[in-house]
Amino acid sequence: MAKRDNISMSVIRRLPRYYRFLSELAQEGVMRISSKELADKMRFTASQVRQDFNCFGGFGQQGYGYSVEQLKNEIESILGLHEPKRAILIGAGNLGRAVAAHMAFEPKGIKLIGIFDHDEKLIGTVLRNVKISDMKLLEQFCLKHQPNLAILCVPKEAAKELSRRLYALDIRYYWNFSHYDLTTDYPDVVVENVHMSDSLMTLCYRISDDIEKKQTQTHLQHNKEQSG
Amino acid sequence: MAKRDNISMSVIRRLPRYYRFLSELAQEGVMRISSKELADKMRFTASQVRQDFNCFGGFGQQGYGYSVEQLKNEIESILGLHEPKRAILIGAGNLGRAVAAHMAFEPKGIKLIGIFDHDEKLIGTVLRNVKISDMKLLEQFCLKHQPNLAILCVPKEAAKELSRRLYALDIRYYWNFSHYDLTTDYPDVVVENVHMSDSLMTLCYRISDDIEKKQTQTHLQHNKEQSG
DNA sequence: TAGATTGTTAATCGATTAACAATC
DNA sequence: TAGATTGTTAATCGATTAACAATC
Repeated sequence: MAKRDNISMSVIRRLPRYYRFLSELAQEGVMRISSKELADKMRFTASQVRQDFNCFGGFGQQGYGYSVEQLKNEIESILGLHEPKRAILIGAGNLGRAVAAHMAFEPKGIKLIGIFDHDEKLIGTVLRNVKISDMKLLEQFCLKHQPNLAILCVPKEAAKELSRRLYALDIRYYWNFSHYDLTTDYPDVVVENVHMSDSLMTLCYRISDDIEKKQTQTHLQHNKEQSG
Repeated sequence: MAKRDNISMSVIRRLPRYYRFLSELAQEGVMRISSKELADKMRFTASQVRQDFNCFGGFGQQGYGYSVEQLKNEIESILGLHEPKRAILIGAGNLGRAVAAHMAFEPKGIKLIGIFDHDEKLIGTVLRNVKISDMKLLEQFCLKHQPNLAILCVPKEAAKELSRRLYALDIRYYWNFSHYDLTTDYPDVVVENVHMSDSLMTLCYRISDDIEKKQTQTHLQHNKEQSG
């Protein structure tokens, strides 16, 4: 691991995918892989694979390829999965509960240390070994436990005020499921958005775009038949 | 709405965001907006805003700007949100239940017509007015109701076999929450992935990258102080 | 050594930004 | 008409792909 220094987001967003494929290969007992083989598997080009890995200094060996295990470990380290991180989750509604119950936090070095909601019915119940606390206790808790990452599973309306509070508590990293745009108000925060609704709309586009294309094709076909 | 024809994914992925901001502006009663104003709000450049809209034919008026309401409607139509779509959801675990309960399907023209799981305890229970069915009835149901979109909320191990069944049932559009890569096995499907784990890893990278940078800065500072 | 495959530089492609004439 | 702002072309920037010498 040598160079590094402003790796582009395009590269970074591919890293988890590499990690996923390499973990699987390692599990299957594959020892070595060439950029070509990996690229074919992942639907990248071999050039891109090599270019990507060389952002961090070459891990490969000419004439041989890459050691699956080593490569996997390198990426794990680049992603900082070993770095311990303390997270709190805000909003224990359907989505928040699913995230809390479902996500593999530990393999990423993340410890979920607190969950907050203002719903009386939820406060005091336990989720993944964490007791859900009253939103009112947010400041008190954060001052004591210093989380560095907040997971936002609240409605858009609540997010603005909430982010103000979290920002004041010096939290700068956010995994944001709400539709509120944190970066416009706080330029120095790092936000990773999971806008499920946007993702679904993109799919909607592709469905209806295909439908339209098919209709156009049918029309062309029809015209052809008429003129032919 | 005139030209169109192979709009790049970069543009398409921005459309839901435009839609979100324009809906909000419309709700606030804003009538018109210039590319500059909208760009500032959304942290784009005015050039990009105009360039994006012109992929679909100009909606604006020189010297005036864009009508918020009209622009919103155009994007709604481009995204195909009015196009009726029938969706089934597979996997009613934590994540599946959250997606079923939480997502605004109707405003996107999507009707959730079926939910499937193999867990005896879940089968027969109702989620968002849809009764959860036994996975065994998948073929029977799909032949009858012809869904065109499947939402996959199953573990990776189950996804491979499941996608084979769905593909055989002529389903070509997928909203995929599993870590299984559908496109490698079925090149002609349209998949929109929501890889929450990948997203969280990206955030991990940015956290640990910042930590490292800070350490380097401290070291430099330290060296400077020593030498100075 | 010969063959394979990397690391890296150069070429290409695509996306974003800047500039400005057209026009409301 | 003058001012504003679009639509569109040209320039720039960044990311991907191709090519190949270095080397295991």
